[in-house]
Amino acid sequence: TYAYNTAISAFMNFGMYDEALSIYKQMTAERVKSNSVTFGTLINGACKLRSYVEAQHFFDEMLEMQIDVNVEVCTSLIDAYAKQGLLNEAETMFNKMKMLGCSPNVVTYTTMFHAYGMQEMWGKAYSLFQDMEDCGIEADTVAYSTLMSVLNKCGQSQIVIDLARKMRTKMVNLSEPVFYEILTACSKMRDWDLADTVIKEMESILPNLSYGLINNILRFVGKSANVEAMMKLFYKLEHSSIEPTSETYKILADNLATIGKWKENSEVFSWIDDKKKQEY
RNA sequence: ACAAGAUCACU
Repeated sequence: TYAYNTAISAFMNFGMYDEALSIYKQMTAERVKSNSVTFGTLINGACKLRSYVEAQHFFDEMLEMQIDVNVEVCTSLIDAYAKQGLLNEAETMFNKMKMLGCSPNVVTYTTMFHAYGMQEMWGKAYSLFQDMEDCGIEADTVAYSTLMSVLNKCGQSQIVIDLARKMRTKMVNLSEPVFYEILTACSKMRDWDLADTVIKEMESILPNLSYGLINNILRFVGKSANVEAMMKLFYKLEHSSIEPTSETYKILADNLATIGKWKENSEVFSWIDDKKKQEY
């Protein structure tokens, strides 16, 4: 069994689904017992390759053979349903998993928030979040960022700000995506004072920031007539070890131009020139 | 021996 599982997993890691499947067929032909690791590998692999029908098929087979299912497999399947837009199936799975002897954990709940978000159902997501807390499951930073992203998307930025306060009292780490969502909320609520405070707080994770997200933050902080906050943030970034991209400079220059700060604008262009010279 | 979730970028 170990040997077969290893082989199946190796093929799955290379995205070679057909080969993995034929190993599995050989396994059953030779009457080697498959276990939950075998099916876990097959189902997770199929989900990653977006072969959702196959994943479902393995799951049914797993139930028929009365092999124990685990939380990871259930969560994987819920995510697979959600990504196909099959919210009802996802909900059914979520309810059914308790009957199968595994209870949803924080990852499962997060997957459900995301599922509701895809259908713009922020109310469902938010009330599920409250259910989760009632069950004594603590939200982590991914759970918060997921829920916040749903709420921002549905125009509920005030709740995002409330959640941010809650994260602080519960001492949950504020990760980069969480900062992004909080700042998005500030910008939608036009709460520049709060945005300023949040940007100061971001200093603690500054060395770990990626410019993909930073560029977006600079873009909307600057766009909302808060160019000063944008520049302040940029200066702080300069002192950290991360390299701005050319997109970063473009955003700065554009935002400065919109409010007529031509002097600063041309300064940004001179930075770009300096940078080019350094490269030679 | 296998494992599940968010934001951004790339495609």
